Amino acid sequence: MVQKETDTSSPRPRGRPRAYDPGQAIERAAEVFWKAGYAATSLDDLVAATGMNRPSLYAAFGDKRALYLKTLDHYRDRNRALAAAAVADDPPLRVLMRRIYAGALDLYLSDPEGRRGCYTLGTATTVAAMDDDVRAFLAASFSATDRFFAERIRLAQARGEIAGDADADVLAACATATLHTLAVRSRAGAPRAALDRIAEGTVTVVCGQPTPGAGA
Amino acid sequence: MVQKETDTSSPRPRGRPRAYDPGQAIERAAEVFWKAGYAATSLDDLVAATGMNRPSLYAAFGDKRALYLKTLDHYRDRNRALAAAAVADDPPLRVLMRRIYAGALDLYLSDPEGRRGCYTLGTATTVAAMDDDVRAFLAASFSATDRFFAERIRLAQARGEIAGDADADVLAACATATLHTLAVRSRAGAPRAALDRIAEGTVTVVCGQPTPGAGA
DNA sequence: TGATTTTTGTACCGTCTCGCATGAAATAGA
DNA sequence: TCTATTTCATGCGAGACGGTACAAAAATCA
Repeated sequence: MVQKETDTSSPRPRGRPRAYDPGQAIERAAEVFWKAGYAATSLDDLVAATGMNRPSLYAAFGDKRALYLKTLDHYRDRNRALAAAAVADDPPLRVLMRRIYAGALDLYLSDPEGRRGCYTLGTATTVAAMDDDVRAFLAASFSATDRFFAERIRLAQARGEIAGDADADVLAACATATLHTLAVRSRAGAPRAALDRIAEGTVTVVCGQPTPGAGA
Repeated sequence: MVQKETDTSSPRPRGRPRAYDPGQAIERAAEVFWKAGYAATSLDDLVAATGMNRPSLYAAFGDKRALYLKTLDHYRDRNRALAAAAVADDPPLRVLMRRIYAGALDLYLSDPEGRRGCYTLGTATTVAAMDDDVRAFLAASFSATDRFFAERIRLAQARGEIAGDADADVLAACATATLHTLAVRSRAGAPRAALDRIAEGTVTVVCGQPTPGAGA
């Protein structure tokens, strides 16, 4: 009764309980891939980062590549959730874009040394040339970002927030391109102020000059 | 007297002549880095690709990292030359941007399987997180591209080619961002037609709608 | 308490990796 | 022809790598 909530999540499996949290292990593993890249990360690095031992890691996630694919899925889901949260209150396009870029930069610079960059672009871009699944993941990720922006831009055009004569797909590609340039520039060590300027510049290009007197 | 031209380039060193061409070796090495990335490329891969043997490779270029840095310099010089050629006849901004993007895509897709991407972004972005020199190289490369575009955009504004009220640095960042998105999208396998559309979209955003009746 | 099941921890195997040691080959000078 | 110099070519040894076998440990069920 005290642990009624565990009934749905864990029906108490028979054997010895695992000493690690799978979700946390994936995040720890991603941390290592994020810094060193996929190829330069050894299994020993992953073992040290997750605190698991080698056979547990293998039993839980498969080999190194399978674990890497899981980390990609993990961050894709995380980004989807962020995007969903950003549109939850149906904000104007200008507000939405600022949220997306600010949220992305928060993540890209969330490092004591502040040059993390985007996990997917920072690691998967290199792997994509030799790995069909990673390449397909990348392509799907880009396409989803394009569609997300295009939908919101079309909505803003229909609402009269922004001019309706521009090609929404072109503007969406610009918005995605800015996300990409922020991703690689942050990994190259660019300071936040410069990246904020780039983001705001794209907001202006897509949405037009903000009306200075307006409140929001 | 017959070989007066060799006096400057090669004073005929004493020993056995080298059996490889250093410039070609660097290009062959870059080819391998391009496909597999820096970390996943072994010395044996480089030996096989260059046709050199291991000690010769060490004597000529140093270790793997030193050779990689040389390939980065090589493609930076190559891109500088391309940019210089693109502005040699002082074209209008719209023509210049189309040349830059088309030339970039020619390179990014110059592969039988057509998903090479940009050499620098495809390999150095991953390495940058752990290697200060590579990170500095990346930052310098981005900055040079920004300055190149900004200068030409300011020139176009001064000439009245494009509207003069927009911030040239913002437009330059958009132009660079498009180069970055083309780089990663081509590596993700995007078809040329889609990439051409993105490039032309940015040209339109920066330069305005082309006058349909005008010739060039 | 004893049997069963799952995970943990250690230790190991074959392979690949880097960097170098050693000697042969090819050229210029004498 | 003989010596000096530079590069080539083969091969080697110490270590890291990815992946796995095996037994002890910790839990549930009976």
